[in-house]
Amino acid sequence: MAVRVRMAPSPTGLLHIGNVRTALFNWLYARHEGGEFRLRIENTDTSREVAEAVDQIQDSLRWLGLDWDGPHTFQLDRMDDCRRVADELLSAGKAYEDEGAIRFRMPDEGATAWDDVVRGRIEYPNEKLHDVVLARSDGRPTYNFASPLEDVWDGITHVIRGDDHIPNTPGQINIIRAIGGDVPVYGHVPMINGADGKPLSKRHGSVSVQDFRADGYLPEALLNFLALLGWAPDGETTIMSREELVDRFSLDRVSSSPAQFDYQKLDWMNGVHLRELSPEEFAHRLVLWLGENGYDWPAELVARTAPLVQEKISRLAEFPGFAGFFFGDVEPGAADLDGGGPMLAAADEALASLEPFDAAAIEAALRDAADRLGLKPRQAFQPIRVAVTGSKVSPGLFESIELLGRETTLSRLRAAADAAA
RNA sequence: GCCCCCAUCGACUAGCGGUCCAGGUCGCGGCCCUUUCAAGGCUGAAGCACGGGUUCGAAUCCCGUUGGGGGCACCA
Repeated sequence: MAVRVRMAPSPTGLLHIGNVRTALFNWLYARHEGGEFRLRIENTDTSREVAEAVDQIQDSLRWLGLDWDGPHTFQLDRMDDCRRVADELLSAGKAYEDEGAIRFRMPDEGATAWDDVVRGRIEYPNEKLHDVVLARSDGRPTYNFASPLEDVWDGITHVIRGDDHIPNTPGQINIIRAIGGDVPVYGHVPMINGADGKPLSKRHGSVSVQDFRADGYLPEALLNFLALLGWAPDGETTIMSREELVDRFSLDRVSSSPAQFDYQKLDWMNGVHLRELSPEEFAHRLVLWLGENGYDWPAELVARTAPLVQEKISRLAEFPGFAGFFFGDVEPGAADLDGGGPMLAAADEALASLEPFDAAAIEAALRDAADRLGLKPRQAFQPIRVAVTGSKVSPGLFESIELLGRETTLSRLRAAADAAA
């Protein structure tokens, strides 16, 4: 039987990174098996629904590249079907009315068990099972009724979800059996915690996909990182492309213990993926990010400056801080220029009529000037860097000066020399 | 309180009875490279929660303890 899995978020807000990890495992499994990945919006709780949430969730999934098969569906659209089944269970004596609601009659002897693909066999004594509400007194089905029903109707073969659903599972299995449906394979993946071991939340850092996107993370890096939270192909491999992930993924290697989200490791991994991009692709990503985040910088100049920072940043959001001096005026701190006056003047002189005005020639000219002043490269170049880039930390000086051009460089050098005097 | 789940370096993990005085990656320390910052190379410290079993042999299997987490809604 062909594999069919689903992601079933409730439209109550932005897509949480923990849900993305669960969605990723579903998606990886589907793609690995050549099956289908469906998107179902579980909106039976109309009171908590947020209007833009459905669009935001889809937008986030698209950005991540987690494509779903077929149109997305809404749980509430099958409200009438659920109601009909509830009535059938009622007349069959498998459910009963309780203050206007309909409750399912759970078996009270024996146990309900299943072989969880990630945790192994899990068993619940039936006497502990509560008679879950199938339909509210206003007629709307509850999640615990609609969800298993839809899994059956949609032909879902594997339900991969967060382990907070483990306690719901025995009830759902009994409901599926009561309607004569095929019980899917269940796999419960652990939640993701913050550094303190508590569930990941805002106070730990970014949590929604939108947050990570705005912070300048690459979707492929985020996916790579998330995949390794609770899953590993072996003990060695860490950097994997989307294709490798699909190729190597298997559910039986998903860990059953919870993992902590390590932002530092994510940063490192993002840097690795950033550096693996071709210069053209890196520039392209920068242009997109800058556009999304309110920077109106010319794409052509971004593309020319991008190679100078590609090895130096780990997130796209660091670009403005590193390369902003190419796009606007600088204000060097006078203290950082301290003692650099003579070298500034020497640099001015060395570059004024230098030909050709390229990085190699600039470097040779400036080294020569430094030698004549008896300065070590470190001492000599730092005031120039501050004058030209406005910062003590910058991309390569000579390449930066070449890109900036003679005119801008000289005027910044002179302004700084005046300030240092 | 009741039910369920989890437990290898600070973090993510490999390990599915001997090849492990436990390997990889992040982070941390040191060295090298170097015009700053990175990147890169080399290198160091750091772990099988505890107690019982089973076995010739246990990080690996069983039981218990402790510690974490989740659930017990006419939420999902």
